[in-house]
Amino acid sequence: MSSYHHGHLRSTLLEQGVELARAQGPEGVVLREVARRSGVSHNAAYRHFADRNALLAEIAEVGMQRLGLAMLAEMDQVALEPGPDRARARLRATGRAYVNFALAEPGLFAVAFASVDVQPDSSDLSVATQVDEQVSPHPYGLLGQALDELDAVGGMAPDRREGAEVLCWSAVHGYAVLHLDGPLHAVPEVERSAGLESLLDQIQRGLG
Amino acid sequence: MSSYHHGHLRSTLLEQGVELARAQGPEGVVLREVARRSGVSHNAAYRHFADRNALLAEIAEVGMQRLGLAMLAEMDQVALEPGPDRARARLRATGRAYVNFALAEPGLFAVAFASVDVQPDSSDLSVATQVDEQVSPHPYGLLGQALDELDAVGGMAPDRREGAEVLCWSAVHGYAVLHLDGPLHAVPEVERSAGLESLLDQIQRGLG
DNA sequence: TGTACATCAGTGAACGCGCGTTCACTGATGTAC
DNA sequence: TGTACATCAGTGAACGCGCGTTCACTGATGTAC
Repeated sequence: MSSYHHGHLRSTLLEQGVELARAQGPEGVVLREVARRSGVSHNAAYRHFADRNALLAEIAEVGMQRLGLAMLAEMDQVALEPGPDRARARLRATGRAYVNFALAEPGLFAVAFASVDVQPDSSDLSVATQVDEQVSPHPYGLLGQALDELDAVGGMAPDRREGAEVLCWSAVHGYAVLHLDGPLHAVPEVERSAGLESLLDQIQRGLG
Repeated sequence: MSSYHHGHLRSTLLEQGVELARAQGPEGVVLREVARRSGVSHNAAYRHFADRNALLAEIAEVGMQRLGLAMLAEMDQVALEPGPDRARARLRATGRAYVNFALAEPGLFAVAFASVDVQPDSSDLSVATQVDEQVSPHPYGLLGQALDELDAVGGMAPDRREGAEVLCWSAVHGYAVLHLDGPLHAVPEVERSAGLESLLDQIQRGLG
């Protein structure tokens, strides 16, 4: 056992925290268990995170990053020529990826949106963000980008650009949440995907 | 103290549970506290509810009922002549009331949507539902009704009637949740209401 | 090159917490005769 | 009308749980001289 001076304990703790979040959601992120899985005594974590909330907040950030990456990947899947069709397809891609991510990674998604109320004493956090791999696209930013593209090619009514993020986001977020936790959690996947495409249609008509 | 044979302990417990839910959400519904507030020892509750989850499930039902009543009240506010305008206004009313209820009663809203996973041993539940005041409108039913009206007066594309509930519901639910828990919780009320009306516009365009 | 020492990153024991649930009980109520 | 008794609706004590957090500590590391 090279238990002393682990060397990368911080990142290990974060990793294990992420795994716990993936498997069991916010409740599952138990400080003692994170330490256990990292092969370290339960209070070693306090060397690296102020408290449980601070760890949770960083896990949330990882969740957001992964969500952003999933959206980006789906957007990049679109192979159409530049123009309204392409812009529309890329906007749809953001929404589709969002919902699919939520359903594929319910625990991480829940942590990402569980408002943790971090105190802004977080010089910690900003460091972590820097250290992380190259700038990763925030979901909200990607949505804005997709909407900008659509607007630029005349794919939407120009006076509807403002606030469009929130409208799209609400629809897609609600759809995800209702199927995740909520009353629609038993809807079979086929119907769910079909419903999702209808939802994306509706959003498009709402904008156009 | 006529502590023995309370006579209406069950309904008192439920009431207190609802109050706790309103004030503190699902976490706040602590069996021992419910009993305390009902002036009864903490295990008396087990005479009336199988366990904490069973109580929570009934509180959720009360939450749904109140949500339905709020929607109904807002719908009945619409004083227009029968026709497409009235149907549209009544549909908007369901959405507006939904979001406003969620923000006015966050705790109860959260409990109502926290899937409690009740075992279906619930002869209990069905009784409770009967005992309750006159048949109260379920939110989903009201939404369906509003959509039917709109469809009947030609206010929407007929091939979009199917599945329209889920589309409207998602948008409005997402809007509520993002402002409740989520990243938009700091948005000031004025903006929130304005955004809500935009959202309702968008839904309408999506259907029409 | 060696050494003294500050600092850092771990350890293990302990505390306090309040909960949900179960147990064996007891007092009140209603009913059959 | 009285009485015996089953049933019901409470009581109080106890259990087990695992957590987050704090405390005083110790071994490893790096650096100044």
